[in-house]
Amino acid sequence: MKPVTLKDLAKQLGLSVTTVSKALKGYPDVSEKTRELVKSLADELNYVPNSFAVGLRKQQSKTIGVIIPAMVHYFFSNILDAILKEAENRDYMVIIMQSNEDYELEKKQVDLLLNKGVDGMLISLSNHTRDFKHLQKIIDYEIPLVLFDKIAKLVDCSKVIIDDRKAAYDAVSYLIKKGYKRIAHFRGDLNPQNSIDRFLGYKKALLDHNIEFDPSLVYLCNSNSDFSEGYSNAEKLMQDHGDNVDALFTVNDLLAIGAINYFNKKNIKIPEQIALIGFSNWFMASVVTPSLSSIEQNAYNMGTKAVEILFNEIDAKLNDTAIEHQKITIDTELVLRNSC
Amino acid sequence: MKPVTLKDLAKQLGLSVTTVSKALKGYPDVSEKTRELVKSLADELNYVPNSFAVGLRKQQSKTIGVIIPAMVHYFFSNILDAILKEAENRDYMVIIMQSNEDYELEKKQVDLLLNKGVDGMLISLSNHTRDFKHLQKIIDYEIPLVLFDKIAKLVDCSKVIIDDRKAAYDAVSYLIKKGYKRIAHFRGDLNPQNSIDRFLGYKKALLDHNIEFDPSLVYLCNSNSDFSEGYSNAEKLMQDHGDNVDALFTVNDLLAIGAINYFNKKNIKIPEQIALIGFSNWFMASVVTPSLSSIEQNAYNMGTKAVEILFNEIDAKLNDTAIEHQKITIDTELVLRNSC
DNA sequence: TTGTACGCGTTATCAC
DNA sequence: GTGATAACGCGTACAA
Repeated sequence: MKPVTLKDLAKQLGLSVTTVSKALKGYPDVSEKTRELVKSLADELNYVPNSFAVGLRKQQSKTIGVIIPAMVHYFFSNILDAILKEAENRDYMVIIMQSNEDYELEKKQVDLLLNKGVDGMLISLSNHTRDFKHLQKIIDYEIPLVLFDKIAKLVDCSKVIIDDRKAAYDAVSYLIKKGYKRIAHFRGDLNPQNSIDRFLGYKKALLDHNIEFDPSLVYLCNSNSDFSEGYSNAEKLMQDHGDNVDALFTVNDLLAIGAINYFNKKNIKIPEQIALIGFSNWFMASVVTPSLSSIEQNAYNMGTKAVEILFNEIDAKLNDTAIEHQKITIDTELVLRNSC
Repeated sequence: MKPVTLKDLAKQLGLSVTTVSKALKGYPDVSEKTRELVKSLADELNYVPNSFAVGLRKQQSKTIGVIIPAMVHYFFSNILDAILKEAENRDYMVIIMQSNEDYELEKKQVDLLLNKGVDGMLISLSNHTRDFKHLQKIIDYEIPLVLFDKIAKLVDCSKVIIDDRKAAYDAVSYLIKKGYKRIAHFRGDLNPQNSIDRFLGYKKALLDHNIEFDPSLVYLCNSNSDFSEGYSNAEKLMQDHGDNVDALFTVNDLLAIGAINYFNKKNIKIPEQIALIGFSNWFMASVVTPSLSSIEQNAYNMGTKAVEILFNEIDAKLNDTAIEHQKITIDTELVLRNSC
């Protein structure tokens, strides 16, 4: 079965393609009667405009592209959820690609999306992206672009982020105020700005409260399996510092949960012997025992905001109106549970 | 900046559009020299064929559509992961939509994808889908379709599923062999086939092992927050049966984890006083305390298989070769941990 | 009020 | 070996 075209309708009604087209679009210069006739037949035959033809003609696709580092990830799937829902509301379709933290792949995907004629792009950069020519290309083609979470400061486009440094600062300050003094940190990979900022927030909180920063309390975590790295680093932490550590702030929840598992196994009491705060507030944090305090990143809000800005820029481009790029910071909050 | 077209290249080289097109496609009937010339300029100017035009011409989009009930879901995000990776390998793009368990939305999304000219579709039906005209429409349009996980038996297309009944049967049989006799079940919504089959597997395992089926041990769970429903039903279960229940099989992991939280709180020992087995083997199951035994659904395999079949059917259609629809059952396995 | 003609960018066919 | 022409389906300026 082939889709019905304007030509089919025209032939059946003994009209020209033009008239049929105009009738369907509600142009004023076509008689009431003809319009009704055309519309009812189109309805009956289930006519829908061919999107290739429309795209070719109008140079727009009613489609946006999204690139994220990984799909199986509570944070990103929540962001996608928001993006899909908002796009749905606007009758837009969404092409999703995962870069897999691979810069070359990310670059290729940008080209594919560009070529596909998407009306806009939402990108969260891979941890290994250090060159931004591919993003510049998007901008050169005048395709609206919004970066979120993992952004590039130097690229001239709208951005939606959280204040990682402040969030970490708040978490660690909270621990300090509760009386903890020897606070360890499981930090993330050295490259991405997020983990740098969270580390800096940790450090600054210590200094601001007159607690000496002890580098030996900081453990670098850059494997791909956070959970087991959390577990093993907790073990190391105990070997290295034993009783001389009373709290732990981790760059993400999985590391904390790995650590919790180790502490539970060794009967190290949480939070009496060691308190924990994670980062991201994955659903999991609320169901482990003891439940894990963490920083809520409001992924859904971030997704909503990012796609909202994108659509604004797409609309602006259609109307040929100028628009300022925005840089939005989504609020985070420290969610307290039983681990501290 | 506008994308470079064949016409641009032709003009710059003083050739016809036709020749340029042929040169780029490596047709034999164009001189070596011309070919090189064209290719190098195309390279230099970053020419890429306009996908609308190609789509219009060839009636194919190098794009597939996927509809799932929900994005924020360990099972589905793993399936998507597999689909995206396989599509990537084949240079296909993926449009993802979530039906949100809403039949009307699902129907609309099918139309959108059809209209978009996707080359194939992968769909996991919403729990409320009972009418399959929208799927028939896909088939009438001769667009390859593969249903996965939540399928419709009567629709004539390829399908990829697990054997829910057998998986549940195995889990409950295992409990019985370990000596448990009073086994409760938190069952899922009444409509979707999956939860029906899991319930039937549970029931059959009991009967086959000469254990009387006690309906009062079955609790219906159909709210949207499995975790808290697991918690509250565990409470009810204890009130109703107290010591006269020794195991619990749940239709999904979150219900079990909710129950675990209740049992932990009340100091009810797992598995001494009550053993548990969940379903789906979400990552979470491995990190809760005690860790939860569960049934691994091999979502990634399911996604890979589904997309593989889809591409086979797409290829077959392109080559105009006939193809048999397949019905594949993905193996499940009982993953044992500390909860039983 | 209706229809003709052209162009969007590509590709297949056929003529030179 | 090269190029003119038509066609994919739609939308619009213009003519009738």
